[in-house]
Amino acid sequence: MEEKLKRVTLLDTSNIENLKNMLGKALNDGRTLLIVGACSADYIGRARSELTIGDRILIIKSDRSVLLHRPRSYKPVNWQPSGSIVNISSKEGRLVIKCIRERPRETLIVKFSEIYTAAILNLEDEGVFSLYASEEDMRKAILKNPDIVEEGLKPVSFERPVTSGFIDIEAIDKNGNIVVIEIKRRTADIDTALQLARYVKDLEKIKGVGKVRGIVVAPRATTEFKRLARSLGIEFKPLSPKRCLEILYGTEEKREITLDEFIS
Amino acid sequence: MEEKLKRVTLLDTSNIENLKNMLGKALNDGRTLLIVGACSADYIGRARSELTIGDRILIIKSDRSVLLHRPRSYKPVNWQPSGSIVNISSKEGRLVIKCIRERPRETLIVKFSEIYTAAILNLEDEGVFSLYASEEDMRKAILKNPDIVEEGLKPVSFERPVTSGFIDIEAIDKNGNIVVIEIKRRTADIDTALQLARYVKDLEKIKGVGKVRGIVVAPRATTEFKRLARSLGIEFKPLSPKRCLEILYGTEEKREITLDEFIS
DNA sequence: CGTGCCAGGTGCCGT
DNA sequence: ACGGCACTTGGCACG
Repeated sequence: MEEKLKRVTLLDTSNIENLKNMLGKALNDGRTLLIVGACSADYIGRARSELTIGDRILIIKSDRSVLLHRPRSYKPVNWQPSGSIVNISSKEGRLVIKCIRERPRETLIVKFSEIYTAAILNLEDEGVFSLYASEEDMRKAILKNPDIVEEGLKPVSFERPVTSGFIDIEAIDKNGNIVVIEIKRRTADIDTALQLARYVKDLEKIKGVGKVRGIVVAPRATTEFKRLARSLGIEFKPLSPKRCLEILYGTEEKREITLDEFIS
Repeated sequence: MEEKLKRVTLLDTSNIENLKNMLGKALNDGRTLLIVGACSADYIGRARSELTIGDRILIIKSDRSVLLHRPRSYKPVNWQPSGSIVNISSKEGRLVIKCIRERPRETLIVKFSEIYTAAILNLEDEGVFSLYASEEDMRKAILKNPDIVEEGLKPVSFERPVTSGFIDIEAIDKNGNIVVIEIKRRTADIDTALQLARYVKDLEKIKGVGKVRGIVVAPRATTEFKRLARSLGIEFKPLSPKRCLEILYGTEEKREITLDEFIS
């Protein structure tokens, strides 16, 4: 009973054979493994990489995703996504961890020459993660209040599939023109203009209409976008994700308590 | 002296005030911090996120990058890149870690309600990381042996800047035509064709030549790419990153020992 | 499955 | 700082 409540079990790192067995068993039991030590790593798959010896943190999660972290930088130096086959063995007194991904076929081998700490973690995480102000939120905000794009705009459909992709929002303006809206939560660039131009062309073909309006909605646009947009006859409407949040969830007033926590 | 050699220092988690001080000092000394415990997290910046309570692993690296990992999935649920301002405090007996990024302004707050393990890591990692079979390797291989793209091809320049971006390789074919090569290490798609079409157009304008050839070099291409490429007059040459490695570093024979390790 | 497209993308490099 | 682009990009959604 006491054992069941134990979240962290530190392992004896002096006996590699025993360590190997403990780690393997824990992994089978759905635990997360944490190893800190000196290791080298080799990866072969879509690309190939070599990492010479140094101190790192290896995390093998309960879903068998694998992360090898150096003491610097936000990204892992080597990794394997969830669902990998993880094999823990020992060779010449060294702990060897082999992680294989099936499709695409990729192999990561981490060899520890020294282990400073090894731990079995029994983590329970049923927490809910919510992310706001995505491009989807911007779309919802525009559908809820189309006037933020243009006065008198009436949405007709969203995520409409056409030949070359999906139209974010299709609408009719106050003069009865068909409008294609392309939403970007970041700076609109050349590709944005080209993408929208394709959708406009697709829709003109489908509708058999001479002129379909194309509007890019984004917080900002590059100068290259503006130049290209002009020559393609595409319009631009600035709109920030933050503004969209306000439309979806009310004004900032509602969130003052939360904001205070960040300011304090 | 003994202290200096210690790679991992486990901390007493019963006294939050003391823990806070130890962690803060260690961070100032360039150590990496590792905290396992139950926490909630809030992020506000380019977007906004909330994470309710659950067991997680928090890593604060020596370069002040911050990673909050759930027991599942390859990616951190919340993070902050290197160079963030990290503030460790206590509030109502709970450890609170505030991580601020200046540009763009983003804040991450992690609040621990319970701490299972806290450790200070003194990691030394001077290891060398080498990545092979990147797009750059493909470019090098083509420059070393242009015949793999087309017999008689003579490279003229690489990474040449034009109006709409950078040309991977500019070359002259055996008939004296100007050729623009666009390299992709993954499947060539519509955007690849459009990108190359822009470069071809740019170069035709610069050179004042009627026809510049455009060739996409990639391991594969989508059917949509092939259709668009045909209508744009763009050519496609299949070439795998692996083949490029062989050209750069010799045949597989040389690497047999390394390969054996992966097979075994 | 491939194909397309978003991501708090990140990281590198250039003007 | 903005701009263009690669990345073992990862992730999802849809045909």
